[in-house]
Amino acid sequence: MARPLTKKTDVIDAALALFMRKGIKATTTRDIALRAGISEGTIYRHFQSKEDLAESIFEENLDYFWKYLKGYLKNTKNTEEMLQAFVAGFFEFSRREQRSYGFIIAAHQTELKKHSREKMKPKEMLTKILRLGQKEGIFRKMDLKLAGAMVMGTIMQTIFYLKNGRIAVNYDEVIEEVTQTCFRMVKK
Amino acid sequence: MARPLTKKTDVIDAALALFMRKGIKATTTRDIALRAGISEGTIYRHFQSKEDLAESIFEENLDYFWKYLKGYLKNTKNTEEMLQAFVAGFFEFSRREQRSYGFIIAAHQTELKKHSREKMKPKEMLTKILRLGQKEGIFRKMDLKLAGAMVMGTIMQTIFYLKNGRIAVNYDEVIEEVTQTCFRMVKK
DNA sequence: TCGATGTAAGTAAACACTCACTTATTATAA
DNA sequence: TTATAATAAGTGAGTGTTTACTTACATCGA
Repeated sequence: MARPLTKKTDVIDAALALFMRKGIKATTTRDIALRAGISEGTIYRHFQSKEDLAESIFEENLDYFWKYLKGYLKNTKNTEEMLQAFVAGFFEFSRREQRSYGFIIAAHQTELKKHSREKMKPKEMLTKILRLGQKEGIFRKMDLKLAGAMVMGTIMQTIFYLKNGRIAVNYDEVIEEVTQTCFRMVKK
Repeated sequence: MARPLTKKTDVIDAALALFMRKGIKATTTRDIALRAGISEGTIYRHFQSKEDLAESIFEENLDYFWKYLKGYLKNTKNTEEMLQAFVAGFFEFSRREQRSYGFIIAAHQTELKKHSREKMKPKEMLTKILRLGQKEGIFRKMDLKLAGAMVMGTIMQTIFYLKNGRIAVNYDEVIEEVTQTCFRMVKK
């Protein structure tokens, strides 16, 4: 082998920060190079194109998010604990990994549609929890995709407002309130 | 005076369709001119810049949406009817005016942040409904912004899934189910 | 020394926007 | 009823700049 990769992580870090703030299309390779303190050419040593870089970062972060959520659900013993952990995990990740979360959401909703659609594993995880609750008879019967959409929307929009709209409530209280509300939505 | 404006609406129509599909940044003036069947110069007869065009279209459509929602709430007689009409109005507008709705949401969330933040009147309308319900004692006490965020998320995410994820339920049933779920979220 | 990492100075294409000009419409005055 | 003048609408071939990406070469570590 030869020289180790020292600048690759710099590229990724700079790109992630810029992609989240300005979006992929509005971020230029020059921006990335400037912020990372490297030359534009270095980007192309490690990635085939700007699009490739964006996709790579997206998958890496989605994977990280996915593992984070799985960790939260590891020690749950029943359906209620699972839903509770799902909500808490979502909120905690969005708070601890702001850039990662922000990029995943923005890229998913707008810029990387084709590649992100089928890969949103957290969505499937929620569906499984809801299906389980319905089988056990603690959640009311309703279309699983519809229920999932509503619960997901409740969580994500609250996080969006927390960041932008300044909800004047303690953070932990918000998680508690959202969790309770999600139960109200799906319980019998 | 002189020649009447015949191409201005063509510009707006083409731009709206493209902005919604590809985003403002990714839509070029050449794209717009081609789709509208006019020359690029014509765009600048009516708008100072591409950004100006986007903002103009955004405000026009947000205004349209706002009037549409107000119309839905006109004949409501109590808080429950108001919330019901709010949900129904949101869904109906998103179905009937797909391009308009799609552009408003996309631009609001990503590309026209500064200008759209304080102008989201529908959000304020929902807050008023929730506040009224709390005063009357039919909705439980909770932070209004938080409650608004959750209800809004439920509605918007469902519409998003309806368009992209194919929820296998009848459209009217979805509205009914979402309305009922929103009540569950905020009722005592 | 060999192959991978990094760089600076490119390049062609795409970009938003301009400008000198033509065309269509109408108000007005002969 | 015309002819004319005034003017906004529309055009398309530019403009300079920015863009993603390339390439020739230097450097470093195994």
